[in-house]
Amino acid sequence: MTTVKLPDGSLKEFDSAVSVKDVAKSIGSRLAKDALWGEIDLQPVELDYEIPQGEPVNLKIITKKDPNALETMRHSCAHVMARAVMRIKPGVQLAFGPTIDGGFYYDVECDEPLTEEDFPAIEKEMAKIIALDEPFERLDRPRADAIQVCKDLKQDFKVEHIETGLADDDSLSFYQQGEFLDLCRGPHIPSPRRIGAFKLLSIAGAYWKGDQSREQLQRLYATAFFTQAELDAHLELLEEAKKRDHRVLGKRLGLFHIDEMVGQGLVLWTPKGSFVRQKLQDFISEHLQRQGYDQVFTPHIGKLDLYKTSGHFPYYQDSQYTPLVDREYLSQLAEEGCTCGELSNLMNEGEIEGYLLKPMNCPHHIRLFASEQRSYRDLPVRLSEFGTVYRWEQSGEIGGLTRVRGFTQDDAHLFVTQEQLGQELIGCIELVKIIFGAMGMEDYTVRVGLRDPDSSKYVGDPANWDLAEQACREAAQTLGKDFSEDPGEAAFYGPKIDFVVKDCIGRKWQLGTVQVDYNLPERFGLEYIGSDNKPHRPIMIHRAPFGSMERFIGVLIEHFAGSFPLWLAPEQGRILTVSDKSEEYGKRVESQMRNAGIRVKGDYRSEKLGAKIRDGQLEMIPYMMIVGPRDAENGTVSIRDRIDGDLGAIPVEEAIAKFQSEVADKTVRRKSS
RNA sequence: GCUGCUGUAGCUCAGUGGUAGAGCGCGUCCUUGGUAAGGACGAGGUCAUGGGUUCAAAUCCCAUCAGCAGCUCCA
Repeated sequence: MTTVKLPDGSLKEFDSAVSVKDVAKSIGSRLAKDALWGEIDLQPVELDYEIPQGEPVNLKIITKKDPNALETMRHSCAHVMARAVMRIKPGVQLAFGPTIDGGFYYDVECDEPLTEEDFPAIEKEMAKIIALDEPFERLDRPRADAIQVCKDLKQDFKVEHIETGLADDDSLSFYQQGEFLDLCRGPHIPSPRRIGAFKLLSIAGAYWKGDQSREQLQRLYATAFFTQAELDAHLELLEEAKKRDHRVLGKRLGLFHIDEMVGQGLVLWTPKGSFVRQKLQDFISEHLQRQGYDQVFTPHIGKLDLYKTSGHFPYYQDSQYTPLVDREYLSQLAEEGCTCGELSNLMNEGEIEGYLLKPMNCPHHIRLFASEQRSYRDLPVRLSEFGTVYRWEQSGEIGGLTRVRGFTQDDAHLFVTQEQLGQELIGCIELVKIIFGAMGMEDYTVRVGLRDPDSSKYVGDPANWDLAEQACREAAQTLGKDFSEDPGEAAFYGPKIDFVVKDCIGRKWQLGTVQVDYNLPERFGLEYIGSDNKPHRPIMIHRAPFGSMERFIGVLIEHFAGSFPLWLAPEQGRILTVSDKSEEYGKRVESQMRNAGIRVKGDYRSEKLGAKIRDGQLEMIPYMMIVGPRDAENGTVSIRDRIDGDLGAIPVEEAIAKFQSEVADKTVRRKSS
C-alpha cells in the first residue's frame, strides 16, 4: 500500500507500488504529460521513481508552471557548466553560481582567463556531461568536515565562505555529480536530462563578494530552458530588446550625439532631440506654473566657498570635475613655491580658492532664498530651474543618455515650514504622476527611503524625521500604487521618495526623486520670520520629477521604441508625392499644414512611393500624407498611419483637425498587438 | 575605477603580415511609378591615436583615447 499526501493536503492511496508518474496519471492525463519530476519530502526524484510503501509521503509533482522549476533546473545547469569549465581549465577556483532573472551565472577564477572563444568547448563539454546522465547526489557534512572537504578540493573561496558567510551553520550540504563536488544548498533536478536547451551568453568581471577591494573573478553568464523553442524565443526577445536600445535608436533617428572630441558623457542634442527635450520642458513648465513655482536661472559655476558651506567640497570631490582655480591665486601659490603635489593636497583638504562646475543646483537656489528677508507669509517658496550640473562619474559607468557627466535636472527647491511639508510633498508627487500618466508609463516602482534606526549619521531632530518620514509615506500613498519602504536608504539629510524604471535590457534607473532636507538650511543658516516675530528654520524639499532630461529621454525613447506620440514627435507628418507631377500640390499642402502649426516635411524625391513609405516608416513618422493626381483634384491627402497603415483619402482640413486634436489630447498610441 | 571584448567609408560590417572591400546611405543621370526597397554610373577611407617589432603592419606587441558587457560607485 502506497499513500501520498499532495500539496493541497489531500491523501491518495494505491494498492500496489506506484511511481511518481503513476500518481500524476491518476490525477490527470494533462498533469502526467506536463510533469517534469517529483519532489518527495522536498527531495527531487525522477518520474519513474518508485514511491516507498507504508507511511504516507509528501509528494509534489513539478511542472514547468512551478515557479521554482526553471530556477532549479538552471541551477543544476550552472553546476554542469562549472564542471565543464573545470574539465577544460584545470585549477579553477569556484565562487558563487546562483540563478538570476533570465538565466544563471557562475563566478570562477582561472589561471589563464576564459574568453568567449572558450564557449563552444565549454558548451560541448556540458553536452557530454548531460549525456552521461549522472544524478546530483546530496551529501551532508558537519561543519569541520565541510571545511576539510573544501580544503581537499583546493576551493579557497568555498572555505572562506563556510568560515565567514555560513558561520552559523553546523551542517553543510554538498552536491556531487561524477567527479564534481560542490558546496551547495540545492535543490537540484533529479537528472541532468531535465536540462533542455542551454547557451553561454557572456563573460565579465565581478568582485568576490561584491567587494571592490577583493579578488576580481570571471563571471560566466548563461541561460537554460526546458525546450530549444523556449531558448530561441528568449534569445529573440533579447535581440528585439537591443533594437529598442536608446543608443541605437538615438543614432538611427538622429536624436542626440556624443562626441569623442567633446568628451565622455557629454551629450550634444541634435535639432530633433532638442525639440523633444524642449517639448517636455514646456509640458512640465505649464504644470509648475499651476502649482505656483517660480522659474529662476543660475550660472553653471560657483565659488568653492559656496560648496565648502554646503559641505560638498572637498567631501565629494572624487565625483566632481576638478575645480577651476583662480589664475591670480595660482600664480601666488607658484611664487610661494607650491608644487603640483602640494596643490593636490590643498585640494584634498579643500584649502583652495577657485570655482567649481556646479554638481547640483541647490546651493545657488539657497543663496537666492537667502537674498531676501522671508516671512512665513512668503512660504512656501518654490524655485525651479532646468539646471545643468556636472559630475565626474567613473568612466566605466558612463553610457548613452542614462549615465552622463553633464545633465540637466528639472530641478526645484521648496522652502517650507514643518506644517507645509506634507502638502508640498503631495504636490511634488502629483507632478510625477502627471508625467508618468502623460507618457503612459505604468511600469515603474516607488521607493520610500527611510533612515536606518541603528545609525547616527543623520542630521536633524529625530522627532522631525518621524514627521517627515510619515509625510513621505502619505505622499507616496497618493499615487495609488504599491511602494517599498527601505530603511537605511534615506540620505543623511532627510528621507526621500524615488521613482525607478527599467531600461530595455533590464537595468534599473532612478528617474524622479523627492527629498526632504534638514541639513542645508542648517548649514546656510536659512531663516524666515514666523508669526511669532521670531526667526525659524525652513525645511527644504529637493525634487526633480523627470530626474534628468537626459536620462528621462533615454528611457522615454525605449519606452516608445522611438515612436513618440504626436505631440512629442519632431516630425509629425510627411508629405509623400506619388510622382513629380504632384510636387506643386504637395508643397501647397505642406505649407497649409505648417501654417496650421503642424510639423511637416515633404519627400519630393523621384523615388517610388513604396520606397518613400518605407523610409518614413523606418524614421517612425507618425503620419504620412500621400498626394497624387487624385488628391490634387479632390483637395485631399491619402493618410497613412505608422501603426494602422492606409487610412484612405480625407480633405486636408480634416487631416489638420485630426492632428490638432491628437496633439491637444497628448494621445499615446501603441501597437495593439 | 576594475576585468574582458571591440574600434576599418556617413551607418552596419567583411578583410589575420604583401599596400582596402560589401551592403545601405550620399551625388548625378535614367525612370513618373497610389501604400515597406526601380535602374545605371560615380564620389567617399591618415584602417581610433601614439610608439614598437618587421624588408613589409589594418593585421603582431605596448600605451593612450573611445565604445560595449558585467562588477563597483552614484551627494
